[in-house]
Amino acid sequence: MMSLRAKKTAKKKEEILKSAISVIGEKGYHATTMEDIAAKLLMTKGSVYYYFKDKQDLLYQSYKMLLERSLKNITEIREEDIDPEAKLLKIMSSHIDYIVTERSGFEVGMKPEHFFEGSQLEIIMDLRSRYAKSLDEVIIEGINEGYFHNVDVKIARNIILGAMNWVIQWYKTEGEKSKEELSEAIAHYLMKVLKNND
Amino acid sequence: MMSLRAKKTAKKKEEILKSAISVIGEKGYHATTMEDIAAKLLMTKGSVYYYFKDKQDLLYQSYKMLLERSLKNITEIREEDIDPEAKLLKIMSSHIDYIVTERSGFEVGMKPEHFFEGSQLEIIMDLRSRYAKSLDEVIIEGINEGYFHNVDVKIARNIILGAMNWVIQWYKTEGEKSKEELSEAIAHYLMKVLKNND
Amino acid sequence: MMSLRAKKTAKKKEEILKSAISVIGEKGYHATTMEDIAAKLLMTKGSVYYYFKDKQDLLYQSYKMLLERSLKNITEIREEDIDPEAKLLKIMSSHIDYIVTERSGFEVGMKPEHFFEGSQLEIIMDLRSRYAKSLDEVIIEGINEGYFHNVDVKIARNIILGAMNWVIQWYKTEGEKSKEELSEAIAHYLMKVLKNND
Amino acid sequence: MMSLRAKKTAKKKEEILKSAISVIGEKGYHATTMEDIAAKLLMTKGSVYYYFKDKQDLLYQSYKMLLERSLKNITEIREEDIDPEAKLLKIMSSHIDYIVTERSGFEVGMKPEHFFEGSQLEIIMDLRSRYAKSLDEVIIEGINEGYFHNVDVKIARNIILGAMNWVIQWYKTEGEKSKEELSEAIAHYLMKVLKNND
DNA sequence: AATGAATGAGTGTTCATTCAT
DNA sequence: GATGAATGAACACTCATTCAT
Repeated sequence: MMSLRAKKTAKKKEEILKSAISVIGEKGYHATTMEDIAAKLLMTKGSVYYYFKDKQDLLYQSYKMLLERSLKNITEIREEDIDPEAKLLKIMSSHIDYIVTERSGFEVGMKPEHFFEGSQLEIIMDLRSRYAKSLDEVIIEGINEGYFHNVDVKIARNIILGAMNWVIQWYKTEGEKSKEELSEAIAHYLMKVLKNND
Repeated sequence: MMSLRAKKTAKKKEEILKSAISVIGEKGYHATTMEDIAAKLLMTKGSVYYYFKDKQDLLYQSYKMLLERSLKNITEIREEDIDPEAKLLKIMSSHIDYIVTERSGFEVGMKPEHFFEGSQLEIIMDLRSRYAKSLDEVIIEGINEGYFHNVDVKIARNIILGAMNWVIQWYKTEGEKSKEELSEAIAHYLMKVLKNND
Repeated sequence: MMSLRAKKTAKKKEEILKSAISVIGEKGYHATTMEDIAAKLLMTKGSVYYYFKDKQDLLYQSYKMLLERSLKNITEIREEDIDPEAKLLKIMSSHIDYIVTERSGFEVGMKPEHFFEGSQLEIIMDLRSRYAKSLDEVIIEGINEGYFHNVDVKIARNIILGAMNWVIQWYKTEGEKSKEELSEAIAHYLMKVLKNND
Repeated sequence: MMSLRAKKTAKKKEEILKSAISVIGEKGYHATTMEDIAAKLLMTKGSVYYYFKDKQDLLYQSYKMLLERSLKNITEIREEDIDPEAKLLKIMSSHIDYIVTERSGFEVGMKPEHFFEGSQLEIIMDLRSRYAKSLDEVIIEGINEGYFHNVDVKIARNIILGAMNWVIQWYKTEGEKSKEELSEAIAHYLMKVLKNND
């Protein structure tokens, strides 16, 4: 079991990772300084180095945590006892919700090869494909159970991902629609990609 | 009329802008050095400064050129004597084609406010909204002429844009599908967002 | 009260300011590099930036310190219980002494508007006029108490300042006269400007 | 005799020197760019290099011309058939007049060794001492002919030079006194240094 | 664990200088 | 003679990283 000390350390690490995700998501990796990340937690950058080897390590662990959470989230939804369409709706809602709430647009997501290499890159790519695979499986279940039409799953999935990740670009907090309404509306239209026949 | 010299200068400027678009699109603004941009053209960075005030100016003019080209492209397509659906298909094709060919994913596109301010930001935002408006108008024409269903234009347009801009993320050159096949397939599915009724 | 750490920092800052005054005074602002200033203290320029925002800030604080010291010096002399003529002599002596010892000829002094702006310029100009005013008051006291003739104070003061600041130009360390003899001689002649009638 | 071409060249050279004197006098040597000097004459900096080897050469010839003019001026005044006191007055007037009109404060004058070396430095120093000597001789004549008191000539001369060169620092164009009044007033007080006995 | 201080590699930018036309 | 263009050396400044305390 984890000692009290270890727990405290783990908690601190997580705090830092959250701060990092938020600042890097907002300003971009290169535009974010260690100072920025530390300052947000009222720490000095020296302290951050106690918990993380270097900036790149911080990025890696941040992004990894982000992906793991998404994966956990999608897994939990998939375990729920609802039909594939409802599942997909929930998945999309929470995905959009996260993006809009955190205002986070990870450039890392666009070109992971530019930020990671070796085993780091492998792990990241693995998490991403597991997320993609999960999404795909929900879609396939939907097709098999007659909820969705027989689409090219890869293309459909990427249309859905692209459309969702783009939301940060155009969603305005002061807009006419609430987060929930927006999610619902987007989900509604994206569903069409899957549902109707030609 | 432009003198020979002026023409040469304009040409050089454009070369630099293209180089900048390509490198910045590939590596991101902050990760790109003036050296990178110059080296690609076998120039020294000093020379780049002969044509552009500073790095930010180069980014601004690069992105502006990119947007103006897109705008010109969409305008030309709209003038063609084909139905709205065919227009939209063409627009999507050339958009995806550009992204895939140039492998360009401008982070600038995600958060323009982080890169520009004042009149620069205004001009950029204006170009962007003109592009968006053009897209919207094609969609509206399609609706009015019975090609598309009566959708929320803003949401539909953003789903289309998001899905297209995301392509860079997953398109592999060595993939099974050619650029053309891919464009066509994506366009096909996106069309469903507009065409199918509930 | 100041902590030990804060004291140390303040001390370091002062060291840097002194180094800066000396090098800038010797070589001029533009000809002085941050390296020069740092090297003199066996530091790296990076360290200097830890204490000062930028080169201009360093210049400002240096010059401000210089002026504040002069002001403190003149104020202290004015508080002494000696007659105006003796005061003026002391003021001139220490002024010349400083210039000759530090070999400092601040170009900044010639055209402050070229180096400062806004509130910085205001503060600098304020310190300068307070020094000038102090000098003027000593002269006026001297006039009122019958030591000096009724001269145009502003002109007299500026003749004195000009003559003193010029010393750096012609004083040679190896010269026949010692610093003290020189100060005395100059003071003697400058006094004539104030003392004798036409 | 000079060919027409040579004359034209000489004229252009002089124009450039005047421009250089003016800009360098105003902004300082290091803060002045070749561009600044050329722009003032609607030239390009490339052209300046046709007439002058490099920036340092331009500075040297500029300063030399300045000194030669001063020397010519003082020589002409000395040749006039007026008494030493009148000569000195005229010399001071034209000196102050030049400084105030051109708003020129040559830092070069403060530390010539920082800007010149070798034979250049020698020539500059020679011109300066000839000017100083001329001034001295006027003072000595004045002493011999009973106009001035028996002062330490070197000190007196430097007080006069310092006071005059300082004028640029405090003379305001909008001030109460005209240039002429000012010169006269300063000359009046400086004369006291020479005239009054102890 | 935390931090103030120091460092140095890297990058944007300026500008004197050169040169082909 | 003049100039547009190109160059490279120098310099201000930033920031990830280290380390003594």
